[in-house]
Amino acid sequence: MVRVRFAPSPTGYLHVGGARTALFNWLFARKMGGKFVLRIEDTDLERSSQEMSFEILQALRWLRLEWDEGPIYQSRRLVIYRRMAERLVREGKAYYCYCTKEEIEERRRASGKKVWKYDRRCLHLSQEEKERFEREGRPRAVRFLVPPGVTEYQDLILGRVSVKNDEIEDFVLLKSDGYPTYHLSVVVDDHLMKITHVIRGADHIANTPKQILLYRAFGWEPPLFAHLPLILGKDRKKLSKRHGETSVLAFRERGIVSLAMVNFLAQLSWSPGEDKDFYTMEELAERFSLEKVRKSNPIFDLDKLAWLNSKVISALSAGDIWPELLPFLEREGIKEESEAKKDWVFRVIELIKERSRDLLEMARKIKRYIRNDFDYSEDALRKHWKEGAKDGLRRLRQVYAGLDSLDAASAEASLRALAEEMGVKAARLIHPLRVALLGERVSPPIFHVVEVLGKEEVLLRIDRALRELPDV
RNA sequence: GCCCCCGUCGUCUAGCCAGGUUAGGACACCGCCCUUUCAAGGCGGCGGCAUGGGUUCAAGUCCCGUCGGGGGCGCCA
Repeated sequence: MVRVRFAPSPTGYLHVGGARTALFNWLFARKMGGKFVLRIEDTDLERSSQEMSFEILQALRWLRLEWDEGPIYQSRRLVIYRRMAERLVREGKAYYCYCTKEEIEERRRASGKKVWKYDRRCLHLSQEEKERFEREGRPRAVRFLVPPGVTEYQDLILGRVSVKNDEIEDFVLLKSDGYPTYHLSVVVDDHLMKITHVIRGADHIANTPKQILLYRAFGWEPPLFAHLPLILGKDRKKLSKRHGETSVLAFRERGIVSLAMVNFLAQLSWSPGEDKDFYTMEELAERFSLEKVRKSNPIFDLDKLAWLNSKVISALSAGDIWPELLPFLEREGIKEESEAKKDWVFRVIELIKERSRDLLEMARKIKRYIRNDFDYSEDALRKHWKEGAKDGLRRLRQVYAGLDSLDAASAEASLRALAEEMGVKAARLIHPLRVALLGERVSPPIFHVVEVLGKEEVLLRIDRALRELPDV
């Protein structure tokens, strides 16, 4: 049984890199019929916060990456890590280190080297020295005794990775305050939670040999490892705050739909190798495989995300869009009205979705359909409110008022007939009508707009334009 | 500095593992078509195997060097 996990540390919001890691784990679990475990690595009490844990869960829910087990908080498992560290000390695979940060810094400086490995001073302490330190009540950390040799593993994405053990220093397992370091807690938990595949960012490559050594020291079988290429910013540096918004929830705020975000993330470093723009979550899971993950670092490109978003919005039904749209309707102050005439708003959504890049824009457009007190855009007036506009609109109003029913077909036929009668091109009537109905330079095909607004509302809006817009 | 990883259009990528294609698609950009506007759609254009060597009848694909990029080197995770 495949078991994978996503193990964020709640020291910040969920950024796009973390979200992609979570997504790939989720996809792999779904593909393999396995389990996806969520574990919160909050052992750094200084930097972790409850709010951030909550934020991360929110983000995962938005992306629909539901977890099968958890969230498991490491901060509640401290006794386990301590016991495990003690076990290694007892077995001579780890040792107490009484060096203070200052002493280490001092020796590092004295060595004159930029990089300095721990010198194992405390490994060679005499019995008397140890006893003295203990009597003095000096705080002690537990360091792992790195054995000689070479550590190799077969990365599911990168292939064989090999590191000489003498490149690795005796890293700390248990800090002197009794909290575990990442290496200890991650290995203990992954083993206890029976994780079979560790899928994480490439920034962990160098940690892997250390952790494998730990598995061996405990006598445990290590899981398989897969390291995902790091997502880079436009400057080709690891994506961070300096590249603008990288929090996934910030994209939700900007009107990106969840499915677009997922598809965008999924297709960074991975490709199903088909000519298809986007997939449902299920389709992604079906097609996913670690072998198809590329090794090189992709660059985060907002253009592609924006395009994908408009594609997804166009493809989704009004009903699918609705739940994600609600917060934006609320922002525009039209949530209640929209809910009251939901079916009608659905018709509007179907009309405008193909031209909406994001939900922000969509909500703004919907407002013009719901409310007829909009401002006429300067742009629209300049472009379409020209000579004869008012006169044409006046005559069009008469025609429309005389019609029994005003649907797209009759609206178009009667407008074209009127244009012919007046000896002008239909566009001379169409554009002023567009300005009158929505106050914007561009819109969906105007006769569809007429139909969805309905006769009464159309006449109302024409009257308003005749009343308020300047004579030309 | 040391260690590890990577290198196909500006960007995301297919092709590489099992050498033989005019190196394919998508985004962006630029034209044209369609058209009541804007999108969408259709057609076309621009643009790439980092580089040097080797193996081979044949190299984007295999090997080595160089260059370039990234990551790591914490009592952070």
